[in-house]
Amino acid sequence: MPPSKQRRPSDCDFGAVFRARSHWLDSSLVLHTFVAMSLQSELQQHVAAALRASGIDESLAVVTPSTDTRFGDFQTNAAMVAAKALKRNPREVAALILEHLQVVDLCESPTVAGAGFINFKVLDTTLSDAVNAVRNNGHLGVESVKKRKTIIIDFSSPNVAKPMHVGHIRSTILGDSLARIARHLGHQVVTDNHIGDWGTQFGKVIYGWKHLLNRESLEQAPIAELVRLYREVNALEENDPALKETVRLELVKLQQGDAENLEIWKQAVALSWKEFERLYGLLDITFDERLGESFYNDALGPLVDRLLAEKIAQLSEGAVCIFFPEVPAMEEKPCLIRKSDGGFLYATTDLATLEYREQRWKPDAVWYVTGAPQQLHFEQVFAAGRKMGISTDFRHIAFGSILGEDRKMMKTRSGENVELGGLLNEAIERALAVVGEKNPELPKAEQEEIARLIGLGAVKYADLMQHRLTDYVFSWEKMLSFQGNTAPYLQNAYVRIRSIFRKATSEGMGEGTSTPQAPITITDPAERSLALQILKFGEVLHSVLEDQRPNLLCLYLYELADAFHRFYEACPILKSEDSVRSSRLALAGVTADVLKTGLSLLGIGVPERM
RNA sequence: GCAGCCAUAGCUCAAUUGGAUAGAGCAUCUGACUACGGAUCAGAAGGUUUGAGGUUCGACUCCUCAUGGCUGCACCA
Repeated sequence: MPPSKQRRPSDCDFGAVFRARSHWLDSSLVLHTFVAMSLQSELQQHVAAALRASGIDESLAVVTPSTDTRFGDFQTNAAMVAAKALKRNPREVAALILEHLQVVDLCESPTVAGAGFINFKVLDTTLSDAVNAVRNNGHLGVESVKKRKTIIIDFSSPNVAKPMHVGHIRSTILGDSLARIARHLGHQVVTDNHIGDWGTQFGKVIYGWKHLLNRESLEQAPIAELVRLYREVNALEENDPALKETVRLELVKLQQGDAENLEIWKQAVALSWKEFERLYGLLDITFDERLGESFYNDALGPLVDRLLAEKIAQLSEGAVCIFFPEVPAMEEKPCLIRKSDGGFLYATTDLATLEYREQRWKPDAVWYVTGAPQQLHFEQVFAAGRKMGISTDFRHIAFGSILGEDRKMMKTRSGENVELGGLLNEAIERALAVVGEKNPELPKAEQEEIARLIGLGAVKYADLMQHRLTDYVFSWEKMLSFQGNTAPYLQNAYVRIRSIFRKATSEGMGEGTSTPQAPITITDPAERSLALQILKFGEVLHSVLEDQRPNLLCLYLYELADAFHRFYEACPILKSEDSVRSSRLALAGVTADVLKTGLSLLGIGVPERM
């Protein structure tokens, strides 16, 4: 089996990455000062005013949650940053800022600590107001971006006539989550599944189809049969140069538009799509576009000719290349766009795709969610794009590999790629076993639905919760555990809150099942920390998008569930007096809403019971 | 050879413009408890952040060098 032909990207062009980064940081700054609803932003505005009054650059006004509860709720390090630029004593600068800082209506008197940290402890009333506002404003404190961008996200991209396997998981799950989050924040998102439907594998598939096809197998398990054909022809070719040539000619005929071969190709693509769609349906993932490589076939020749004519590309050793003498790291790494035999390459299609997208959507950004090994390829494509006069913010959203328990690339015992379908089924089966054991009295159908949510959620979450660039070790035991930072733990936190509401309803406390609208009053320390965590939701999604890192959202949700459980232990809800009970129920209700919304942005659903 | 990514507790991973005593989970050990779902919570223990320099009031974070692992590098995708 050849290595995965999955699509690719990279961060190796420092120039591009740096520009891209500043681009996004700029927009997030705009955003932070724009969001009036957030308590953190409100503090930030006051700090900005104080900096202005102190004659300090107000762009330094950054307020963050405190690193430790001992230091209060929020902090700004602006004094230390400013002191550095001004070559002054940080604590003196902090004192100067404090003289101009007007926050009495929000917090206790800010204090200067350590090297020049300014700490804020928010008043209980302020906190109560802020949480009530988040609960009431309909979007849980998440403000849309001020500057809406059109973002194309290219992800998943399996290869036709091959099964989707573990190598496709990360791209698929990561891309889908980023798309959901970007949309949630108000961006215009186009998801495009750039499938590999025109590879050289078709020479073998077509030859096999003509000579070795088993119709029955094809109907029962299309992709498996296609793979069998591919492998069998591959094996036959090994010691048979004549056959190898015959197979190559089948490919050439296809490329030249031979009717019979084209028909076989079409059927193979359609059969593959059917199976892909089944998996995407299971995963609850959809695409706006499914423009595979074949879609660009007709554009390749003219594109290469034009690039030659424009002197962007040149002939070299019989091939057409784009050189990058101006980029030292790529001086000797040309991008090939036409082989000496006239054939086109991976990069050719990518450039055609890039151009098509520019014309059709005029995107502000294009994100390629593909593995880290494809760095150089994308660096070349992006650089070529710039030579073509395209200034769009291209990003390679790279990620690491999935490793088996042996810390090597995850494979089956026989050394093959682990198929995605089987893996997802196993996740669901394993979850079903747990649900059946924990809650045997639930109806079978409900158990199965719950198992689906838990099993798929576990697989997705295990992938998303880690920094995307690090390789991660696949472990059923860990991802399906109900303890620790896992999807089941978060789903359980949600379920537990729903359980409280069911009980409240059944005991005539009349709170119903939707988020209660009673006023929330924060007094207890456990309520405080839960409330503060809820308020961070508005910030965290923007952070995720700045660096395309859903693991920050995972971390946030885990800490939210953790804060809820501590609140749950420390603060009786249903046993409390009326006003306290209604306040706590409402606080639990907002927590559930944030958990559900946050998980949905990771592509993970929540059951009502589990 | 050239280039990129990575290196943090026994294990799997975090660490918000460079910030305060580097945090979690698992595993280990102690506790709470006939419970609003214990599918929980509280606590203990566990670190020279691979190594050596440098910049800084301050470095896991930035720079240089070294070591180790992974990956890529002209006609595959």
